[in-house]
Amino acid sequence: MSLIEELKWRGMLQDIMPGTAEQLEKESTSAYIGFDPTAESLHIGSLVPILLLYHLQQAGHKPFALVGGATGMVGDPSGKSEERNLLDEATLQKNITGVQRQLEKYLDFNPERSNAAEIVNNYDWFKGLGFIDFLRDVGKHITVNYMMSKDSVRKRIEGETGISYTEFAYQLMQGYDFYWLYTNKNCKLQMGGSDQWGNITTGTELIRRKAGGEGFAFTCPLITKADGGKFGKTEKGNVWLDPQKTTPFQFYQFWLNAADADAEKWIKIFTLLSKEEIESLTAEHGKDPGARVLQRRLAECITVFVHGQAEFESAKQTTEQLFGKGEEINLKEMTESQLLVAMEGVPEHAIQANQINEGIDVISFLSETGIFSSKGEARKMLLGGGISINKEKVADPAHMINQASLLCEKYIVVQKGKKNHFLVKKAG
RNA sequence: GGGCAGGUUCCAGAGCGGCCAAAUGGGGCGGACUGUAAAUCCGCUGUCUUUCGACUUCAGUGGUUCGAAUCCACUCCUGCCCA
Repeated sequence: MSLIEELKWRGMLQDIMPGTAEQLEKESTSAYIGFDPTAESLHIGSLVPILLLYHLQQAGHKPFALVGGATGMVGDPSGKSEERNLLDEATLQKNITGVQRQLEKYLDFNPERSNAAEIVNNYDWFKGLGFIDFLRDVGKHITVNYMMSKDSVRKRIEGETGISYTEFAYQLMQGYDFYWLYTNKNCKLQMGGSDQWGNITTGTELIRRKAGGEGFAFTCPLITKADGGKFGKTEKGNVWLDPQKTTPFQFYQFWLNAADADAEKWIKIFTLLSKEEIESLTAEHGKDPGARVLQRRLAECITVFVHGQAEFESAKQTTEQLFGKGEEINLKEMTESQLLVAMEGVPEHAIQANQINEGIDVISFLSETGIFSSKGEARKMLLGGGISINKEKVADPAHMINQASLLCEKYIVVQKGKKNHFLVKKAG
């Protein structure tokens, strides 16, 4: 299977510019994807472009990861229905370093390799480019008519919020990136999410008009969820790649909770498993969906890819402890080290020792530990039947927490809803 | 710069002097059912609080009124049309 055929099979190909497949067949090609430094860490949405670069490198091509130090200062209107606030420079700088550090984990940068990955920051070529030069050298080649016909722009013009000149000009910057990489790094291909198509074609257009060359491109579909929700969001917000922001356990849980319809699509996109293996897993899953073989395998592969084997093992173990059948787990009989291993990755909270010694009602306990921000909220949840202490449901607001509630004399496992666990530790 | 239409709680969108913490829908959260799924059903959804109640919200400021999201004035912001 050629790279393009494989990507097509995996459902990672949306639009492709004519000649792209041929170019990739013909020679080792340099290609890039841009990453916006909108946050300090990448989240799982960025895994798709990362995997595209990964596949590309595997196929013998040279991947460039572009960090948008300059474009991040402007803001991409694609897929956004409203004008956004500009990031301040300190935040941006922090984000750039954060994103860069993560990208380095997933691609092979070994300089021995002829197709070693490279990271570039478009701030490097924009910082020296003056406004007048930009208008004369870049703007002159593209008509406003052309820019206005882009989906991202048209939607905003037809919509209610309008678009600022700043965001309107964004596509020229991204177009210039491609042009710059084309002339300076011999980079002939740009990839991205399908929402980037408009920006990408501005780039190939610039290359054609300004350098008389030919740029290629393809995009991958945006990841969707069967129920129409936003991909990569949980009740706690984004699922990040940074283990500090989303623990490997929570990360593993996210994938394990994939809906059947999604798991089937996602396993092709997010894992490197072969076609045969995926087909057999899918068949197996079809026979007994309840066993969730797809979800398990998906969660395993992706957690190993992002966090490594060891983190995956402990996430899996925690999962078994927290979601296993009640009779099989007896929290009370666990030793401290067993308990800590079982709770790896579960958020921890603290409670003052004297409050436990004197005894405290559940409601106060839940708000004191910070699991809930107020007593009212804790009460509401408790009365709704959403609270368990040490795996036992508590519905009585007068229930007392005291010495007898402690596991190994210092821990309490609190469960909020079905899936949110907290480990409360007695301080001191 | 001129004309017009607007700015309501997470979103969309009602309300147009007291019965408004504000309809309805969506989303979110919780529960039941299940497979830690989907579909369905039930509850919650401004903040704090033991039901009571208290406090802060309807772009901003000031006013009219016993009483304003609702009326008036000015300001700011957005969209459309004209220049």
